[in-house]
Amino acid sequence: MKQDRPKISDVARIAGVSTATVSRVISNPGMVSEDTRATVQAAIAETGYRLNHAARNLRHQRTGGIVALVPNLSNPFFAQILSGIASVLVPAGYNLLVADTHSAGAEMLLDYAEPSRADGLIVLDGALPAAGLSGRVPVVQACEWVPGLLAPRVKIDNAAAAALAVAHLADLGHRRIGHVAGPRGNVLSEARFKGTVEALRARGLPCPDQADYAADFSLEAGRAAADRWLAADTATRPTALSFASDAMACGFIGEVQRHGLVVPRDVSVVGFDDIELIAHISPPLTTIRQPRAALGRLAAERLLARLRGENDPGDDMLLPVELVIRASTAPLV
Amino acid sequence: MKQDRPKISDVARIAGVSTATVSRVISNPGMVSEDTRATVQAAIAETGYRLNHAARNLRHQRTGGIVALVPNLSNPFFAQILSGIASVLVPAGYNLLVADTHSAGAEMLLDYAEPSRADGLIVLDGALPAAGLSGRVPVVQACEWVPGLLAPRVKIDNAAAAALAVAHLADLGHRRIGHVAGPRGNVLSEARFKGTVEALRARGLPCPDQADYAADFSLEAGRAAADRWLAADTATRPTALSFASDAMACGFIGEVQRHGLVVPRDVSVVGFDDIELIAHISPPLTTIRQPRAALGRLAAERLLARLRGENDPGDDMLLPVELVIRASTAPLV
DNA sequence: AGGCGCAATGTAATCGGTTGCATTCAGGTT
DNA sequence: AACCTGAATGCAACCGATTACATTGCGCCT
Repeated sequence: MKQDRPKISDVARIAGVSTATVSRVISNPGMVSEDTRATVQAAIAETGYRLNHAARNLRHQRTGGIVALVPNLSNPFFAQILSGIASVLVPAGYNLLVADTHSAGAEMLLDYAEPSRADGLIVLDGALPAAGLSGRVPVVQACEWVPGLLAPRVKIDNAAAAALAVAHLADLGHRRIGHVAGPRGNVLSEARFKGTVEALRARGLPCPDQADYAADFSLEAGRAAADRWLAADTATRPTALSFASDAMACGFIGEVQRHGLVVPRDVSVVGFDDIELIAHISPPLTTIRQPRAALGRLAAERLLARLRGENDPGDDMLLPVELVIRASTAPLV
Repeated sequence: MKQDRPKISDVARIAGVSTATVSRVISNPGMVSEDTRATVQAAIAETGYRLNHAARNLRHQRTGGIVALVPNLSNPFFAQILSGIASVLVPAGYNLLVADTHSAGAEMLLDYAEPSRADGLIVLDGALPAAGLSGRVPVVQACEWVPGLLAPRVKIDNAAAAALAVAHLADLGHRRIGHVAGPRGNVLSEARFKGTVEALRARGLPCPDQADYAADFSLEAGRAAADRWLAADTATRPTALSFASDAMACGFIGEVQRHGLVVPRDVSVVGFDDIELIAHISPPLTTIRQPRAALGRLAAERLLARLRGENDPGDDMLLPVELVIRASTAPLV
């Protein structure tokens, strides 16, 4: 039965050498004489030999792969972070695999943290259990973070970023400023809400009650927030809103426009993330830009440093954000 | 040095049994007596033993993982397909890993098609080399397809879908109907363009020259198409356009609105895909909806069937699309 | 001529589970 | 009492590559 996959010993037999030599041709060609190398390579071509990764991994005690755990692949926000990660990992000889934490069970997620599965882990989901993640493969956290997990964090200063949005709206003259937060318990939601509240307090402005506009980052949540806002008393409802995600801001704007209102004339809106799309809708969205590619790149570089055994300071890295002013915000009339 | 990871023989020694018994407790508990099982489980807990996947995979000659190759993770379109795939694969005991074909080299991609890396492959990128993909692990193609690759395809009838868009616009009275295609050479672009042209011909309407509006699926390409359209002669330019992706339609609408024109009053627009966001922008986009989750689910099910060794008819599966009429199209005035 | 060193290659142990086959033993049958 | 059966467990080969160490042989030095 010739249909079995050829193994290294088949190649060795055909080339008339030992398996050790074949192995060296593959992973350390300089150690083999030119003649032998040619013979072996011919034998490899003849048999169509391909290396068995399971066997190599078992022997090497490494996999050459890094797994990224993302909470939700449908959020385009993550895609650019992942591409930043890949831009560092791939040239370094690692391959990047992505797993969606929503679609996998907790048991399976812990399995990704096994050295026999991946050499390292980049965690982009703050809702994972810290217990399962520690003491296994090297881990780096990016954007989100797991409370209690002792691993380097590469992120932005969410509270300060949220304050930036408030400052912008306040500077435009708005005094009733609302905030549509992400899901309760999410580390980003909490930090951004906290930053919003503190910024409002610092300016002596009234603080929104988080419960009024708690949501979940999604388009639909933004639309629902719009309904609540539309139903509220015109004299007391916010004249400006900051959102914890661009998606929610989009959903909100779409809905209020459908009700005949005009943004920013009737309400100013600030988003968060600066996903590509929102520059192209009307009105183009004012938002807080996160340096996504840089977040990914730095997270990957820190992971590589840990894999190389360099001792990492372990501090959080805070990357700067930027307020991008477009056309969804305007002075209070 | 206690810091080594415990192996199965450590557990066996502590439990006072052989490694075979420990192995059976882990993967076939029914075969072991209750007493022994308890003892072994206690030893596992005591040592914190975790099984080495590389070793198991080597012995089993399988990995328990499926890799999905996607051309571009930043396209939210793929996320829901992947979630459909995961919804089938995960309950079946497989884990799903995603690799972005843009960020990996061709060499690396072929490695994913190795049985020692993954048990199966779901290809969502039609631009991969057919040669490297055949004769390795079982493959299923979804949405896009690789010309010449003999593997089951789960997709929509792209030409018919494009014709649906043309029919809608023609029924509204439009006679100069343009099409903004995806990238040249992409299988989807070609099929959708072909369908558009045929539908126009069948109705005796003038055909657009593909070159006029060739693009690449991106927002920015849609914006650029808008500039070309705006610069064209008002008397002869299309009064309606169908796009090969929603993203391009969004980019187009954003740009023409920025120039003071109104959609659909000044130009009707039909998108393609029905990504979630476009229902929330203004105007909500008329589009062709692809059954994304179903595409993913069916692709996964066919792959599972192949893995179980069931002989697959090998035919293409065509899933139905749907024209979703929203507010970006209107009768010709 | 004898000895040394280096380059090229082979030998065999090893990575850590899995599993076919052998063994043991308790309980039941004739 | 001899024998059979089946459940529970152990023994050891095996999956396929890697690599420390041993071996070979050639050229060069003294």
